[in-house]
Parts: sequence; structure tokens; C-alpha cells
Amino acid sequence: MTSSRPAGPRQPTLEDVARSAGVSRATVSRVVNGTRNVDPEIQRIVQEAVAATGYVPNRAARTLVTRRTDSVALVFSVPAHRTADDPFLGQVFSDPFFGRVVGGLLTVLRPRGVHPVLMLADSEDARHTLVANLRQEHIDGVALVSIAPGDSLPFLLTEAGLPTVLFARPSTPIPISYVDVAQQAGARLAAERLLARGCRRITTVAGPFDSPAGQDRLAGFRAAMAEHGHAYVPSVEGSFTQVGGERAMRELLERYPDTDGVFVANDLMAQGALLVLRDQGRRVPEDVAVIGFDDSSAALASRPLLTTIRQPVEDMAAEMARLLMALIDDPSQQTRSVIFKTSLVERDSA
Amino acid sequence: MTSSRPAGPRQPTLEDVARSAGVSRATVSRVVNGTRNVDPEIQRIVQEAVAATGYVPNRAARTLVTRRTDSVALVFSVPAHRTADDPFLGQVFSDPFFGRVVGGLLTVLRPRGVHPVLMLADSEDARHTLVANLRQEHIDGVALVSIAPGDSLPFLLTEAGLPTVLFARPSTPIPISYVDVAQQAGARLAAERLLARGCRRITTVAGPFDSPAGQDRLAGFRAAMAEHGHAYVPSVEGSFTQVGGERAMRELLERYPDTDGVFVANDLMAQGALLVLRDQGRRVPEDVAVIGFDDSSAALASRPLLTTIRQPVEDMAAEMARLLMALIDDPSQQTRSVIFKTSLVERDSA
DNA sequence: CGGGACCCGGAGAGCGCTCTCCCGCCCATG
DNA sequence: CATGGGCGGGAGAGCGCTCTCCGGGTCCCG
Repeated sequence: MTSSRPAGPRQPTLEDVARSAGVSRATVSRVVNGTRNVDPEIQRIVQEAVAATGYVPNRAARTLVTRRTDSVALVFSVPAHRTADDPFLGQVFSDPFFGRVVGGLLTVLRPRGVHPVLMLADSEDARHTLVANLRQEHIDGVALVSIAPGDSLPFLLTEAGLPTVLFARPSTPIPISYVDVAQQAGARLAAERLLARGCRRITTVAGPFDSPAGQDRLAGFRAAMAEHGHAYVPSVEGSFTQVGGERAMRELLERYPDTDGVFVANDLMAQGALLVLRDQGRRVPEDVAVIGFDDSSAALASRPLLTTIRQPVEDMAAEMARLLMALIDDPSQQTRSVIFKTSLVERDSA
Repeated sequence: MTSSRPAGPRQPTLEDVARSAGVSRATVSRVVNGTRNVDPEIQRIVQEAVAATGYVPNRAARTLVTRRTDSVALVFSVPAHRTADDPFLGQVFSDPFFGRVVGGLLTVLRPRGVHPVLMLADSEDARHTLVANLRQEHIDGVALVSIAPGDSLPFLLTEAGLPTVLFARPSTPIPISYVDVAQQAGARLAAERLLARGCRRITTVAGPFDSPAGQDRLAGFRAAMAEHGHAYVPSVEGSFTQVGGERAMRELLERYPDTDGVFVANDLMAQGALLVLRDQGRRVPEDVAVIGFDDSSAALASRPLLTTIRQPVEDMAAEMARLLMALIDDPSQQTRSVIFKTSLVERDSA
């Protein structure tokens, strides 16, 4: 902490504007915030003074008294391991999903003048620091995207009394608002599509069993298949990454070589699955039909173009922001969940 | 602005801790901040009082007097058009590049307890609001990633006297610190690789001519080719997107059907190029060798695996953060630029 | 043994803002 | 014409923290 600060002509304050306009500080404040009726003429004078002085309200001072920061935390809670190969948390952030969430949030936050502060919780330690941080009244609320199985953060945050909204259902049931997608119904769409195509020896690459999304998609898929007389659907677990998808697909083909239809629990894995199928000389969709989940950019980057279950991530993130703002405005309000519908995006792979 | 705030037992303040420890506010402050020598015994007592009361310093109050916010803006400045198809700014944020920058920044910012606030400048209007915002002393400095051609923001920010560091050279020369990669040298690596493979009818898919990166890569590639006797290299301009790469590659093949080697100015476009080549029955690398630029996740998602020029985005972002912190500590310091080396990542496409 | 240098704790003045009170004015009403 | 109420403006008390200044104690040196 060196000397710093240009020490130049310091920023104009309310006081300066008040003096320049010949009114009191309170009046200027009222005009700036539109807080109460102020004589139109005086309003004009004040506004001119604001323009003339180049006044911008100081956020810290305002926050100190209002206890509002007009910023929210955007927290990504992820499992701890960060390997030597990946010291930069690339796994988290290089997933396009991350950016889609940000994009969706901003559509709601920006018009309200609320800023998202990016935070990462990648260890138990980090989670506690984070809660402490938030308790500094640095932030009005938290939008939490948790990819860590059995994450303690949702609990810690509610316990600390911080307005919080989750992206996706918490892995253990606690009273907290969240947005999610109808996972099971989405998986059902996939099942029906494969069956409608005439696939009969259907398998699935499931997501991690310890993630709610992984569980739900598998359960929904199996339930739908069962309704159509397929009592058992062979599955292999994958890690939601492209490499994981490749590995799982290879295993699946080894164990069930006559597979003619695969539901892959997310697009990234499906992308990997397509590569493996091609390497092994299987035509998609003629020999094996493939359906992904998410409708992420990976779906368009793969060949054949991936038929997939669309998850409206941006809309969900936007709704998450809306829920959060409402919760901040009235912290006593009941927890709510908003579940979005999925849809089948028909492309070339199934 | 409703009533809000739980109104519960309010957060403990310095005063509370001081009373509980039987010392003055100043002493507690000194202990908390490690500002000056304090008697070890008193230190212990204060620390216990802090723990007992659950004290967390209030950031706004601190900021108000220190004029330090310990947060920086991470600004993405992008061209205005946002189509009806893409109301969510997906183009910007679904690019994995975005996340890599964030990841790199965090490695430096986090240990220092500095938080990045995400901002988006996607119109001239937004840029001005942004500058006003920053003038609220809401933020200590700006890390700016500009993808908008002829962006005014670098200028506006320096003019406003805000500590700013750019990711990539500004399109018009202004005195501002930045990190970048040796674009031309990178392109040279690509040229040498293609030549070494024995390619003789070499073409290139260039980036947008109005972006410094696009210009530099093309110029560097041409210069290197010229040194090896290839006076002219046919090129087609692409938009740095996968679709843009497909279009450009198609055009290239039409105009120069005997192409046997292509340098594509980024991986996303290269991914598209590979798809087109495959559709047209050209084997890669046997018939046509392809080299990309970036070493992004797209390079691993494509088949054959993409040989590419590695750009250490995370390292660059981390260095950007370091430069920014230094600039914040001493705003009078000279502007600096740090240029990173590229390297050839040999995979299967060339 | 006296005096200066140094060390450590306390007092108190703000940082820039909001917001509650209060007061004076004007108008409507009896 | 007296009175009550409503409206619009000002005064001033903090919000929680840092930091300068000050004073008392201790130690070292001449």
C-alpha cells in the first residue's frame, strides 16, 4: 500500500454541487435519487450544477448508509482438484456454459445497474472465505452455480442469511430458491426420439452419478424407456467432458457392440462419442443414432450436427437474476423454484 | 427500494470489538490491518475479541476512507450488433476464450483479495456509462479485453485517468499498458511448419482485417513465406468464428483448388475449415495440411486433432492482472507491454 | 542522571452520503 | 380571518472505518 492516488483535483462531492447550485446537500441528494418531490425549477438548477461539476455519486459512501451495494456475487462452486496440467481452472471457465450463464444474468442485471462480481469456490477453505467476504456487506446477494457434488455452499449461504439463488436443484434438499430445467422430461424426449427412429438396442452415456443432473437425466431416460417396454437400459458413467464421453462411448461399444441408439447426457460428451463412433467406422445416424443434452455450441461444432435436448441456459440465468433481485428486495419472501421446459432440437445425429 | 434488511442483530463493528477487548477502536484497526506494531499480548486479546464477536470489517466504510475498493473491472468491449438470434450476447461469452481470461486473472487477483467485476461494453452508450460508473470510485482499475474494431474505450479510460491494462495491442496507438502475444512470430511458425512438410501451394484464412490480431497474423505469415520465395499468398478473410471459417475455406477451395496447405488465423475457424475439407473429400493432412492459431479447446475437439500455434491466454491474463495491480499501486508509473512467445503445438492436422 | 529518540495506545476528525426531523410557506377550509 | 394540513427545503446526525496527531512510557546515550 504505497502513497498512490493521483491527488489531482479530487472528485466533486454532493457538497460541491450543493454550493454551486445554491441549495442544500439534501436537496441535491433528492434530485439525484429522485427521492421526493422537488420544485421543477430547482431540479433544473441542480441538474445543471451536476453537469457543470461533473458530479458522480460515490458508491462507498452511499453503500455505507443504505447498506446496499448494487452488486451481486456470481459464484462458481466446483470440485477441488486442479491438476498441474490445469493450474488455471480452465476446466471450469473454458466451458462455454459459463459464458452463457453470464450472458443471461447480464440481460437482467445491467438494466438495473447491478454488477456481478465473479467468485470461485474451489475448496472448502475458499467456501468459508467467500462467506466471510459476503458478510462484509460487499454484496447484496449470491447467484450460485454449483458443480461440486455434495456442495456445502448452498447451506452455508442460507445459514449466513444471504439472499441466494441456485442454478440447478441443490444436491441435498434445503430451503433455497433455484432455477432448473425439467431434466427427466428432457431425457424422455430423447428416449421417444430414439424409439421413434426405430432404434431397438438403446444405451446411454450417463453423467456423473453424484450430480443431480446426471441422476435425473438417467432416471428420466430409464423411466421413459421402461414405459415402452425396455425394462433395462445399459449405461456407462461419464464425467461431462469430451474426453469422458470418448472413454464412455468406447466402453459402451465394447460391452454392447450392437448398440443402435445412444442418449448421451450432455453435448460435450456426445461430441466425444461421435468421434469414437466415426473412428470405429459406424455411421451416424444410420448405424447408431446419437442424442445429446444442452444444445451447447458443441452441438453445432460436431459432425454430424448433433440432435440434442435444448436447455435454455440464458433464460434460466436471467430468471435466476430476477429471483435474486426479488429476494434482495424482500428477504423474508418464500423460496421459489422455476423449472424450464426442454425441447428436442432435431439435427442430423438422430 | 422496500424496507428490506433482516434488521436482525446488526453486524458487529470495530467499536464493538474495541469495547469487548477493552482497547480503542484505533488499536483494533491496527491489529486487523497489521498496520503498526502492537503489543503481542494486546494483539492476542484483540484477535480473541474479533473471533468472539464474529467481526468482519465493513468494506464500504473502509473504501470510503482509503479510496481503495479492492475490486477491478473486467471489461469486454465488443461490437454492437446483437441480433434477434442472439439476444444474450452468446457470441461473446460462449467463446471459451472468455473463460480462459477469467481463469488467468483469478490466479493473480484471488491471492490478493481483489475481486473482478464483470462489465460489458457493447455500444458507444454502454462505454460512456461504464466510464461514469468507474468514476464512482467503485473500482480500482480496469482489465480490458477489446474485440471491437476501432474501440474508443481504451482512449476514454486513459483519458479518465483510470489505471487500465489491455489484453492485446490497441488498434490505434495510445499510451496504455498491454499484454500480447508475438503474433507475427507465431504466424511464422505456421509458415515454416507448412513449408517443412513440403506444402507448396499454400493459402491462408485470415482474421478480420480490422483487428490487430488479424492483421498481424496475416502480415507475419506473408513475411515468412516471402523469405522462402513465396512472393504471394492467397488469402480469404474470415470472422474468427467457426461458421466464418467454413465459408472462407469453401471460397478458398473454389478459387485455389490445388491448395495443399492452409494457415487459419484461429482455431474456431480452423475447426470449420476441417469440416469443409472433410465434406469435400480432402484428407487432412495428406491432401491439405491445416494449422490453426490459439490452441483453444476447439483444437482438441476437432478431427484430426488440430496442429496449432499456442497462445498462452491464461499466462497473459495473469500478467495483465499483475500489470494492473502494479499500476494501481503506483498510477504514475510508465506504461508497459509484455509480449508472450507462441509455440507450435504439433498434432495431426499438419 | 538528564534529555532525546522511539514505541505504542488513545482521541477524534473526517471520508461522502442518506434520511429523519423540523420549519416555513401556501392553500383550502370553517 | 383563523387554523390545519400538506408540501418542499434545510440542518445535522450518523453509517463504520482509517489515520493523523498527541501523550505517556521506556530505553539509550552522553
